[in-house]
Amino acid sequence: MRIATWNVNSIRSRVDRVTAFLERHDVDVLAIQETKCREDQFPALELSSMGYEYVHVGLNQWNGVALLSRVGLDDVTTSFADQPTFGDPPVLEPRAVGATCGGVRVWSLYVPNGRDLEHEHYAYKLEWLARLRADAEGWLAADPDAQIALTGDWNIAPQDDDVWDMAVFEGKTHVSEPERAAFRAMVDTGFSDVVRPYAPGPGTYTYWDYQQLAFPKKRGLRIDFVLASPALAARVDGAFIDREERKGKGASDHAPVVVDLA
DNA sequence: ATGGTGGGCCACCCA
Repeated sequence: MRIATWNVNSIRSRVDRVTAFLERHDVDVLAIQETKCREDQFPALELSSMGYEYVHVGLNQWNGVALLSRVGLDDVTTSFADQPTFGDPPVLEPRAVGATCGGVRVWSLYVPNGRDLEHEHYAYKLEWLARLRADAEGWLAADPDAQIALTGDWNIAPQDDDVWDMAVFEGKTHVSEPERAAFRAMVDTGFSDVVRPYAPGPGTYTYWDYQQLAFPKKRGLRIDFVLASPALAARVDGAFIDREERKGKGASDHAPVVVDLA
């Protein structure tokens, strides 16, 4: 079974790339982030005609997450417990969707960006990660053998090697100690990064800014991850970042991350 | 190629 995660930066503008990616890599389950559309705007026909079931949560042009699966899509959850809200009035943003696909509990997660260290969005990000971790700890406590994949755009570069130049990120989000501590806490809870062993750094990234020719200049960040519970991690027998997908006209600024299960 | 972001959508926000 093959699972992938991809921040597509608008599913409507990227649907042809998504269908081509699914075919090219024979993907069974795809977690999508930043669909940037309402549920009624989701390109359902293109994807379902390929044999994928789907669930999408989207309120407007912001955020939006989805799961596509051709190995079943059961027990759908469109948020996690105590998922924080943002804004005034408070909105439960569409940033998390979970479903059981072929015996694996897969989550598509779009962690808040944080914007700046002083911004309320940054406090929101840390709270969001803390509540996710607490909920995920409960899932493992309830069933230590559960196969759980926490996939998505984490908007955290856990290690210095995960950014092209640490000096550029001094005082910025994505590399701050509280964010890295939140990521480590997920790992300490039992969810390990199953891609890094197959795609080691330095210089291995999943995101490159559209600006300043960042991609050809190899100026990227590793911020998209698949974190697996112990039982799932034991099944992983391969993983890669599809850097080719960042090339050419009409690319997302993120590359897909793919994990193979025995 | 001597440039230099792109997606939402229509006045800017977000990444």
